[in-house]
Amino acid sequence: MRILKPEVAKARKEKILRWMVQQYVETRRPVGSQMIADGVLKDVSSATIRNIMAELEQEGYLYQPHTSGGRIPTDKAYRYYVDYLANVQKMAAKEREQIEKQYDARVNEVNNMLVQTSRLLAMLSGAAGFVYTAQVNDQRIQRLDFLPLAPGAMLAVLVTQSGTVRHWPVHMAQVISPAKLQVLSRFINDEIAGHTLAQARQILWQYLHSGHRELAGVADVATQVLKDMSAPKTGGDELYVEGIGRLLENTTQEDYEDLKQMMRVVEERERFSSLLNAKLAELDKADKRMNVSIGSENKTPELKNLSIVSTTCRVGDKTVGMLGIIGPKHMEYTRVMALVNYIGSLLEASMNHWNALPLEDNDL
Amino acid sequence: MRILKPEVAKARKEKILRWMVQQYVETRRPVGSQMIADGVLKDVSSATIRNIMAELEQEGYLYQPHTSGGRIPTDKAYRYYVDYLANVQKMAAKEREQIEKQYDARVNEVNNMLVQTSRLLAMLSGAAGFVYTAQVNDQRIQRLDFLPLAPGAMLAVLVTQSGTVRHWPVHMAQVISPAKLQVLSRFINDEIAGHTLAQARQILWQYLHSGHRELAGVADVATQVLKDMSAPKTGGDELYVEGIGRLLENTTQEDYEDLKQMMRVVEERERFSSLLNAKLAELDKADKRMNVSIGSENKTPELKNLSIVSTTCRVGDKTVGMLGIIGPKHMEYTRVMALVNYIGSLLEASMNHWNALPLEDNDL
DNA sequence: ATTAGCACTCTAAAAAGGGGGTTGACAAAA
DNA sequence: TTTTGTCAACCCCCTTTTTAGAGTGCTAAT
Repeated sequence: MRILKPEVAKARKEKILRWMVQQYVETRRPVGSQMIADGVLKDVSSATIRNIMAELEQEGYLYQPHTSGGRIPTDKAYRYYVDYLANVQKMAAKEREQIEKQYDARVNEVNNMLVQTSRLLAMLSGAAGFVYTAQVNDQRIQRLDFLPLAPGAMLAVLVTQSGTVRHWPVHMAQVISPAKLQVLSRFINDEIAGHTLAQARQILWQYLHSGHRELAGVADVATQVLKDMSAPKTGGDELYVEGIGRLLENTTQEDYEDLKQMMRVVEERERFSSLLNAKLAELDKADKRMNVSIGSENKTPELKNLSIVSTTCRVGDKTVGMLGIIGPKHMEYTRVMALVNYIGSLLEASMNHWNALPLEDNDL
Repeated sequence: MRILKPEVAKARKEKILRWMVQQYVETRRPVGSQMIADGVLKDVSSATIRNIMAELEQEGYLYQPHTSGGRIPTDKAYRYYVDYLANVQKMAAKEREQIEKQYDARVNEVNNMLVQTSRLLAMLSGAAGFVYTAQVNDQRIQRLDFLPLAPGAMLAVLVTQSGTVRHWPVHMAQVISPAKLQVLSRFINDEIAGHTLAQARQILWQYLHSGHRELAGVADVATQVLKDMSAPKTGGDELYVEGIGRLLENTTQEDYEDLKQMMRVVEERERFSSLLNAKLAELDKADKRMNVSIGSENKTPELKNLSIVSTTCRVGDKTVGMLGIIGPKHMEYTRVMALVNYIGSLLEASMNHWNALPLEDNDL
């Protein structure tokens, strides 16, 4: 009678679990003991493996959809896989280079970096890619300018230090002279650059109420601007989701219902936004960057068959957004995690690049 | 033997065709003679109807997927239905009001009118909604301004007369002083407002080469701007598609393949863009507004099971864009056409509103 | 021109039949 | 104590068969 060392037994168990996850992700069919015996544990019989599988089932890592017909990894198994079994895949230098090239091309070629990043994520992962920018309220302002459009209308253009550009029309009852606009613009950019939008509102408000000399002539306009700045549309978050179609490509009809569910969640922007926002806050608090939410780990029940792989994005000391992919629970986690991580670092670098060349006083 | 007047015979034929289209759209099942006899032509026997159906099939309006099992309208039938049989549905005042309210709310609440319009289209039609803006090159400019960002970088902001806002970063080797920027900005807005981007390029170029006095100090910056203005990213078209998920809601698994195909087309933005652009040019040339492309009428073979209902959008005398929905061939054309038409008019009004308050010289 | 009737066709859904792979159990072997 | 061989039982999935139903074309009668 052999006595098996506990470590050896555990290692074998993990080997089986790892292989089952990978196998299931690949084939999308329940995995049976025979298959394991043939595939990865050739020195052990299927009966032994059955015993181990029974244990794993007991512990909640596997379940059988039907009485006889192989077993399927549970969410707990995926979690264990992601946490302990998936050796972090480093991207091949060649692959990195390719991505980098494509990233540069996309971001330079077209104006909206964030949309392009989501598309790239989608393309390379085969799932849907998203980029979420947090409340602009909390981001540092780089500039806020006003362009005259019509006697009673102007266009406010806000640039944050992460390079995000927002613009919104401002309508006023009376005529605004461009001269006034310039005074206001200069004042604002002198006083509030580097502060967050929320802070800027306060500063502006204080100056207004203390009857600041420079602001005297433009008090009416400033008031209106202040009002518009408080509106949710101005300071709100933004969400880009691209490549939902890709999901259809890589799924069979079995996933039809899951997909429907996902679409429902994703297309209800507010819902998905607030979900991401919560996740963002959570990660930020724990000072973590990457996150994988597997199936039922998502609070939203509609996502119980989907997983989200995401990473945060920081500019300076602020977490300004989040990006990642959302796809079927049975995805190639190792590959996708490496991908999200890498593209995240590229985006972050891009955003920080804006920041790297701060305006000097004497430039103004 | 009764002799049937030809008009009566034709009317009956049309009645059958109309009913078949409606019935098929509703049930998605082949329509049989019995069904018609029971449903809409109670005073005639099924045999008679069979004869008429045979004729319609001969003429290419119907076809049988299998030898026995009812008939299905062909694209030709849909076309005939849309052109002659679908009495243009007027939207109920109540419905109009509701849409208008929602439209106002959406457009005011958030910054991007075009995205919101696509979403509204998608929501109300149950299919995917799109808004396409033609080449900005061909649109009249309202303003072009430059905001200083960093010593060697600025943000160009372009506003067209339809209210479209484009912005792109301009990088330069040397430092740009805000003073220079202002000179350039003033010059540009004095000289090129009201012209198209293409014209503006020419004007600026001419001034540059004739050594215009005012431009002397900013020639370097102007050259760079000119270069950037020619880049495709600046003058290109733009496409928003929203609500692809809605399509899944309203389709069964039978349409799975069609949907996949559609997604492929729509997600290849360039492809769909050029398709819409061609359609736009065609409509503009024929001085038409609305268009319905049914199934195989689309040049793209992947769209053979889909229809596009679209309408153009004009600002002043220029056709600046297009909006509509794309969905399964078997859609409620009457309802959708009315919808697209109405939302189109709202969007057009919104865009023209920008235009309605032109800048007076003395305002500047 | 229209209709009733009939034979025929074809599909979609239900029923029936294997085959293959899996499981649990147990006893024997290591 | 752990592993293994073996076997009956299970259940899914695939294929085939059957059945019911609906629709058609044709023809003769009206």
